[in-house]
Amino acid sequence: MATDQELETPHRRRNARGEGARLAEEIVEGALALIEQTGTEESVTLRAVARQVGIAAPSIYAHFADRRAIMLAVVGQVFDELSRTVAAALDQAGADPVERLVAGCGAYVAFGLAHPSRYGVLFAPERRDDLCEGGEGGGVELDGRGRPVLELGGEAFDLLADGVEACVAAGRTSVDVFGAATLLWSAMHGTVTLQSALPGFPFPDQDHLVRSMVLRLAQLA
Amino acid sequence: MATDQELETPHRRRNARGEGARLAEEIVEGALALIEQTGTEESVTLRAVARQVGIAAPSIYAHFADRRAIMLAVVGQVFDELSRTVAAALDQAGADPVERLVAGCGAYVAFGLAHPSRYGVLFAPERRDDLCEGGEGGGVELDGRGRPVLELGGEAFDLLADGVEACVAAGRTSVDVFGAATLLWSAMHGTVTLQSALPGFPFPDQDHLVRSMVLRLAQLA
DNA sequence: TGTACATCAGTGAACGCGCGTTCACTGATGTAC
DNA sequence: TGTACATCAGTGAACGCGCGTTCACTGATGTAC
Repeated sequence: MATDQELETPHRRRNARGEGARLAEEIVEGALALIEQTGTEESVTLRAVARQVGIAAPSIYAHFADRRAIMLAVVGQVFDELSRTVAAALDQAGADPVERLVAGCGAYVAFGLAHPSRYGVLFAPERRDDLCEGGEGGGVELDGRGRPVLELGGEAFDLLADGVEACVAAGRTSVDVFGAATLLWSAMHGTVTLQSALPGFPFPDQDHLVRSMVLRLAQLA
Repeated sequence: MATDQELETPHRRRNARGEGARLAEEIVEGALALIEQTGTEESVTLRAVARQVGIAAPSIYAHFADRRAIMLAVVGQVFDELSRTVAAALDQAGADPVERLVAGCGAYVAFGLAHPSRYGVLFAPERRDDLCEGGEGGGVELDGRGRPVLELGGEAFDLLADGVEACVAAGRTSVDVFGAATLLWSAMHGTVTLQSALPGFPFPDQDHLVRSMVLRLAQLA
């Protein structure tokens, strides 16, 4: 009689020789699937991921040291998806810097609202020391343009700050670039997380809301 | 030989006859202490709370049906602390409606930044269906003044909307009250949670940041 | 005033479960001779 | 071309742990007679 039963495994084909690294991707995909299903990263246990992927739990150790390492890979992938989504919206947008900023911010918020579980994982309390290295002591370093160097999510913040900078360069506002970018990021982040937390609350139309937010905070009247 | 060892219990005095309900408060305090210590509500297990309080785990059942019931009590208490803090700041503030709004918003953000773990618990994904009852189907009901009825946190939102309304009544802005209150709430929420998630990030001075946010979003130039 | 009894405020042992992690292993596939 | 062998990609059983929950219980304290 087995005490540890792992019955539900759906018998997957093993990877061909030399293709073992494929399993690392499958593990990250499995973790993301669990997060989507349950809405929280607590559900990402080694055993649950193994069940999801269709492997035995110890097989994970060949690719990830522990649960934390899986989550770091997941977070890296979701930040990539986010910044690619914003970049794609900028590709679609025209030349007007204000409209480009509105479009980029709209894409950010839309991504967060469309994928609240994925977005939530980016800024969960577990990520406290993973996003920027400063922590308790001195803050984070700055790059050449005076922007903080983020461990994760830096591309997205750069897109945002570039968007504000373009508005300043075009003479459409005279705000401090870093300050306005920070205000905007906070407001977008709050929009996504508050709306996700209050699914029944009658929030105003999202496009209108984001536009107001951007125009007012970046003083683009 | 005991297999289940619960050695670390610090031998608390039992409550006097008729004072049994005191334990309910101690359980909520214990849960809050665990949240402060660990930064996350995952640590609030029945056994951990029991250890913290100095009782046997089954003693909790006399007061709470399960872990969820404890967390609901915790969240209710933290929302009370939050709205009392904001109300106290308004008591201190003068008569000018714009300065009152800035002061109230400042107190909200300051509370969140001073107690990130307590604040975090209010809007955690686990609260999804506890804050307002709408959920999937139709939204939440509205009260007499056209404001949504929140299950929890309603006092705080009312203070905010009242603050915006006072500015409108004084002719200092002509924004839509509900829309501006929602924008402000999102921005304050994002400020708290983003700063908590990025402890090393060089955020601008908090008072200046909140003032800019309020003046710009409520169009109080 | 004494005593039997009900009630209150909890306790202690035990259960079955899912978890992370370890260990020795298996079976397919490419490679050297 | 055949075969021994190394390597790769995993497996299966077992461990000890903390968890939620149940059950029968204990010991102090107030109350009825």
